[in-house]
Amino acid sequence: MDDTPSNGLTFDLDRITSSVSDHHRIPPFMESSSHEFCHDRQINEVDFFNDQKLSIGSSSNFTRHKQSSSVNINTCLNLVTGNTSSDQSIIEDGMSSYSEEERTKHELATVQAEYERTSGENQRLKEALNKVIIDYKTLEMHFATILQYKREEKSVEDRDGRRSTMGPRSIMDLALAAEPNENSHYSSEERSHSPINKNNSMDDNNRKIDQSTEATIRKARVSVRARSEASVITDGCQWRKYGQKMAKGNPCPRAYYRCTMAAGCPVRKQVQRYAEDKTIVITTYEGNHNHPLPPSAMAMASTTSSAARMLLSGSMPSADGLPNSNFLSRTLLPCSSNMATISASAPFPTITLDLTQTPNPFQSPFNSSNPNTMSQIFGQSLYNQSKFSGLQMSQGDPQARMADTVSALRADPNFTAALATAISSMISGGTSDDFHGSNNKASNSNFQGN
DNA sequence: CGCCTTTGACCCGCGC
DNA sequence: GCGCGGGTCAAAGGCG
Repeated sequence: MDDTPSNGLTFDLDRITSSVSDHHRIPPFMESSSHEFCHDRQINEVDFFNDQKLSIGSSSNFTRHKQSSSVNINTCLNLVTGNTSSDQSIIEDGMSSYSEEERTKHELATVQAEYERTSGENQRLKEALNKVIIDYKTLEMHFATILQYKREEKSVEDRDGRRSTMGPRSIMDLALAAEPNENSHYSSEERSHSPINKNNSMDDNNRKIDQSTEATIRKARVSVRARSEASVITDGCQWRKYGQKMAKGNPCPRAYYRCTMAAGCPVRKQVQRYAEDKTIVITTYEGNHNHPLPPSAMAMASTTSSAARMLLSGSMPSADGLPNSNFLSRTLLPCSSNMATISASAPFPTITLDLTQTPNPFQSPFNSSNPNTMSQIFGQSLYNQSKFSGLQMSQGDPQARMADTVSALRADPNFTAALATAISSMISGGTSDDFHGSNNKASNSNFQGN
């Protein structure tokens, strides 16, 4: 934060003082630096009235004394004021010049006081505005979370009522359906014609709206692009590879992973190298974890979860049923829209976080060495994000900063949403080497929200 | 032995 | 209806 007010209420001291000097012909030593003059004004006044008390023993005092003296004895200032001839009653002698200068000083003091008062008020208004913005975004996040919880509860109730008639695959489908962006095996049309939905056909308009929107947002995905020499990005979760396919238009195969941290966890991810730059790994996450996550996985999980929630909540207000990318850009990606993209096109709404672009100009302590884990990377992201959002972080110890970032992640869902912004504002090549030395078999870890 | 990866087969949606 | 492509399954084999 600089001292210059920036929200409309600005005060150009240079212009003010130069204007004053133009009209009152302030001596050159006063014009040389208007700010210096303002800052030294009090001292000069004190020197002026305590002239006799000054000691000439020190050169600095002596210099000041000389300056004060020059102010005192300069009777040839020839000050030109706005006074007209009607003001000729004022005696045009040294005292008159002195009065004019004193008046100028007084005006400057008044202006300075006004400037300081306005700056303070401006600062208070900025703080109030920031608080309102933060509160607004927090409420936005809470609203999206509540909507998701309501859908989850509804899905769980449906599942509990029908489990006895389901085969294993159906159970998996329902587990996927526990999340609003899930259910990968049946199209919305099939679901609408299934016995389940026939038995539960609603005459409730809200329900219909909910179903129509669900159809478009069911498969929300979060895609992360990062540079890495390794085939996958470690994120703290355990994954099991269950398939691999050659994708069209890409010589590199696409690998399919399933979360194995808990039975029935619906989270899946796809890993594929970017065709045009094979140093870039594209990891796409789908679904939310239905089990506790280790701390090392929390950062990525919270991030992608928040991104997905924002993606889903961004879908809600859209009249055409498509995700409202403008809403998302405003809320989730306020300062890095060029690095995070949202695709509202079929088949699934996808938010892409690009970690491969220009390194962040901010150099936090985390940058002193290459981050080796996703937690570090995201801790760095959070640290950088905190600079954007003005959040308070611990100073000094990087470990303390990391603790702060983790605490913030856990405590504030809005903060995790904002993390998506930070992700895209930093990291270049930071994800490589993440797996070197780690379990080369089952530790393919990425992140996903729960 | 348990868990993993590999890989061909299969299912499904979509476009023509 | 057919072919294509994406996604998943499951048997086979490897590894600790």
